[in-house]
Amino acid sequence: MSIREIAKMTGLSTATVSHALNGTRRVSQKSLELIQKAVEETGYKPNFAAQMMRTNRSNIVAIIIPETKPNNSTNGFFFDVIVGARTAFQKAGYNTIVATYIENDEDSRIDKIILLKKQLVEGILFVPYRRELNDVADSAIQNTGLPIVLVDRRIENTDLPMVYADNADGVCRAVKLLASTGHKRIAFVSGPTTISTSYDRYIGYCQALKQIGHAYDPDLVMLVSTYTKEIGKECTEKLLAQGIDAIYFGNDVLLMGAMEYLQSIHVRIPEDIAIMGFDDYDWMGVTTPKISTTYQDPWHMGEIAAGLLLDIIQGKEKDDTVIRLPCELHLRQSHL
Amino acid sequence: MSIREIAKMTGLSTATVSHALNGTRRVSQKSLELIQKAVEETGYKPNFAAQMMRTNRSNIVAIIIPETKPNNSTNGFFFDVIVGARTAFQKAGYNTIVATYIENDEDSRIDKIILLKKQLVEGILFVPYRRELNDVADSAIQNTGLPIVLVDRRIENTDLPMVYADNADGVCRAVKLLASTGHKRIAFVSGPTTISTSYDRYIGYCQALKQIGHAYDPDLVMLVSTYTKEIGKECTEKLLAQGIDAIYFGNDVLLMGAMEYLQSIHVRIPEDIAIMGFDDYDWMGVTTPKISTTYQDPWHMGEIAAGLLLDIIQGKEKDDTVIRLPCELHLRQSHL
DNA sequence: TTGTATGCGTTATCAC
DNA sequence: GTGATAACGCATACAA
Repeated sequence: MSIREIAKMTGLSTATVSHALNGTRRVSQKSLELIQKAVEETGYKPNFAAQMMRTNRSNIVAIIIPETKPNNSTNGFFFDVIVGARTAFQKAGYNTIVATYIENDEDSRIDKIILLKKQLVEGILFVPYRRELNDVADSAIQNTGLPIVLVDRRIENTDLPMVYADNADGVCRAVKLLASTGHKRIAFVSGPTTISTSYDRYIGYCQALKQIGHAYDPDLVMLVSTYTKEIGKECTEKLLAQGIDAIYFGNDVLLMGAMEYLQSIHVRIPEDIAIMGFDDYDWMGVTTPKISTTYQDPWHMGEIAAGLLLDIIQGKEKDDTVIRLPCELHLRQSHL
Repeated sequence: MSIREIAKMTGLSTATVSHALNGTRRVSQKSLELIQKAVEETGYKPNFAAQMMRTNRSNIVAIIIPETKPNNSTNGFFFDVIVGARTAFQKAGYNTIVATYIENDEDSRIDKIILLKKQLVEGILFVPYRRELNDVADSAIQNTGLPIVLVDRRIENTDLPMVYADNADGVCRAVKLLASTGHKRIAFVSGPTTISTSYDRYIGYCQALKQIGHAYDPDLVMLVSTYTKEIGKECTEKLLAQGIDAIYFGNDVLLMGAMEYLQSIHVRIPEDIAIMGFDDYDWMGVTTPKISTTYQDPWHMGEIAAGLLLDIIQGKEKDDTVIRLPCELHLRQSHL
């Protein structure tokens, strides 16, 4: 069921049919109707592969994100990024392919993503793993030669365009707030500094300490690479021994573990230990007390990043644009 | 940078190069090395569109799911389904395209998903909207002529293959449990019966009542079509006037709204009102009290569905297979 | 307003 | 073990 058959059926040429279908040159009303009828009857669908080969365009972009274990809120965060991006792409007539890689898993390395190698996509939205340029990111970036926009997580020492939240400022303001409500020994529990978001949150914590005149105490800082409740509990256990009165959590699962633990040993929040987190999920309003956090908008981030990628694909924007989105403080009760 | 150039460089024919690259017929060691070197030097990548046109195969499948507002746990659920499916597809050498549609939004109807019309994908994993066969699903299903497997939500009166959780049984057992711990007036708050999962949960509730000899009271049932905390609160407010002592929630956001409200008016859980929910999220262990739920495994569901689709694509499985996955009860404190 | 003819890059058939 | 070449379905330059 090719364009040729439609041509034969209508007694027209393939050129006329093609033009009629794509609206790329004038076609008489009569021919148009003939063609439409034939298409209707045969259920003809243009062959995507042929079109793509001929035009060298696919109208497809890819978004590559890390995947975590099931039931992890990080997945929900990235889903919202995807949906925000996808919405923007669809408005521009682009389709989106979602690919995921497993953090820390060599077997799921980016360069295995076959589609990218095959010139199927016209551009890539990429959430990298490490802050430093490493081989995984390298291969994805250099082997494709495609327009790329980094999302959520930065890579240092590159000219790649990127869109990310101002994690440092968001945490800095939160920690200063904890200090302003009278807390003297503020601990920090978060992810590894190899990931830019975790790194920036750590930097924000340090900046805040400096600005409020607190000394930096390494015993109050725990940077872990696995986000489980159990780890959150263990960190909290150790920190309690340090005589702290507040903890800032750079990850919400660690925060959950801490809350569960504190509740189990009847340490009151925020009276005994104040708590703040990052990101904002519905459940943070259901706990006792409700949790105060630093918020970033994943949907918006995806949308902005998609727009930037589209602009770069279409040559409308420089390919080293950096967009830093502000964070908001969502204040409830746990920080008081 | 085509296969022809590699042929020219090596002094071989395109046939030999193609076969060497695909391992589809014996090639001398010498030629092989020559070709590998040329590929290395030129950075040659096979053209996906050309391959696809020639072979009529893309090794791509699509998964179509509904998207909800940002920060909704439903998104996290479907993400896990995606990841489970994607993992299975990747193992089989297939790539996955993720497409989303907005529930209730005419503008995002399935038939707008261009990729499906263009014979890009070889099969579709589909989470439909309504229980009844309607035009949206219709167009997606009938227009493509592709192998399709329904996931999570059923469509009635079709022979389509599907994979879904036994929502009815999961809820039935939960409600009977609530009765067994002494609750006499058990209310039910969930989604609209137009969606199969909500419908089945409702059926499960009704079955349980019958089995335990409770009368069905329409005043104790609230089926809403919007999942917000506010709605959850409103439902709870009305139900409290009915003198209930337990509520089963078919949706976790509604449950959150209820908990927030009950806490705010100092109604104790579970002493005054027992509560159970559906799905299991980490935060359900952090609230006071911890929440008991009916659990389904989204990752597993995606994996099973992907396997079924692959089997159907490869003709190894009948195209009307139905797989119903059991639910588990995750018991904590809110149901006591 | 329409038609003819070419080539995109690959695979696969047939012949050697 | 290898090569020449047709064909996949489309868009488009050129011609009428």
